[in-house]
Amino acid sequence: MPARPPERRRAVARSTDGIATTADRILDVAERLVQARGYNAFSYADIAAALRITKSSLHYHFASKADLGAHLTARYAARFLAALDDITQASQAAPERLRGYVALYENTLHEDQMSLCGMLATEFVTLAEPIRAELRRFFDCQDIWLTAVLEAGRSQGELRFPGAPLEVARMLVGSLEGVTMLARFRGDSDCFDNAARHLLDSLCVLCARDDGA
Amino acid sequence: MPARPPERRRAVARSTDGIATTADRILDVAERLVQARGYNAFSYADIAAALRITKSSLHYHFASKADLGAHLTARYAARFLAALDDITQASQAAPERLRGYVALYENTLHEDQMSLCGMLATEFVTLAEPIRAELRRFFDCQDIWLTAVLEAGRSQGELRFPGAPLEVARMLVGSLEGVTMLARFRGDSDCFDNAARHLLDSLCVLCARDDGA
DNA sequence: GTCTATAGGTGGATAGAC
DNA sequence: GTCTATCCACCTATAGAC
Repeated sequence: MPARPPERRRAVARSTDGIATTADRILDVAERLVQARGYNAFSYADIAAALRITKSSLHYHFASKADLGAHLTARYAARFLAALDDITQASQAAPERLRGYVALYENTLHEDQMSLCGMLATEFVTLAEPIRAELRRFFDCQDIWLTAVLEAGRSQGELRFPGAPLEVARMLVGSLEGVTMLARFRGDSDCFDNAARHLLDSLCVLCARDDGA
Repeated sequence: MPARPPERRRAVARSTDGIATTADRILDVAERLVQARGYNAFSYADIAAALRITKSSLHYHFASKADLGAHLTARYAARFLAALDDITQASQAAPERLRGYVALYENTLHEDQMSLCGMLATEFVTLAEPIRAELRRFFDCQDIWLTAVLEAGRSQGELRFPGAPLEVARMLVGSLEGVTMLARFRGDSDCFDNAARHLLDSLCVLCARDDGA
């Protein structure tokens, strides 16, 4: 595999390095390509070139591009859910858990990449059904996890917001996806940080909510 | 052109119907295709089929796909900016202007479509430079208009938020793009309405900001 | 302005040898 | 598991007739 940076610690890391199977290495490359260019803008040829094998060999591991896409999404979702578990373990307070959640998005902002599932959701209309199904599961899980955090936080008095926790959860997911996408577009990760801070501050009881002006 | 619905009144309408040039009709079709499937997932063949002319004829009007994309983006941006002007004329109060702004996004949510520039920003890495340039101009204008509205609203005491207006403006743009995208993915425009309401309520002084539960 | 015809390239995918 | 060779559909784009 062409020299990859020393794999800086990521909250949502890729396959455990060192003893990765070929299938995993294929998914690693595909993941980067999809996060940068989108599912419709990468090809088997791109992966083959990166791994220095032939396109035919790829078909041995993943019969079709849709098959590859579905596995890719499932692996990403599993990793993401594991990271959510880590957050749940690591912190009790809702505001801290939300900050951990935001950090997962921030970590995708490297080298022209954006969130995998945000990218795929944008291309949703063009995707094969197996990929769509994995995507739905991913976002359903986000809803569930965030809703629980928001609900607990509000009843603990740590968070303050009107309306149903599910609505706020979906607002957060959508907002973070969009803000990540635009921060990449602008090439300015500060603008992600600022936006995320504003979003969280509007929910947290103890955070600064006074006017600047 | 294949029978299109009676062109319901849109805040950001397409070319004035009835006496549309061929170039405009091409852009109309391309616009719908890009908003539904993305720039990388539509072809000259799609447009040709929809307009029942040949692919070659398209090249007479737009030499290349990148050329078409740039014109498309510029036309969309011009229309969007005109709509912003309308909002400025129609309402003085910042909260109402913001609601008008949100409505522009909501209006794109028809038939599997999302915001044109949101879609293109997602595909940014793969776009030709002329299209990129138009995109940057579009989002720069959003920043300017929103920043002015936010700044005025805060100094009038209608809005309350901490930090720089530009930061909040960018948070709003990103959030609305993302929320639009996910509402389309979920096929549920209510989830756009709810999210947008939460976003605006967190800025407005007079809006409900008390806890439910 | 629109057409036919065609070029040159790339897409995903398969058969079959090693 | 990986290769070579090949298929066919589709892509953007051009030349030149009408």
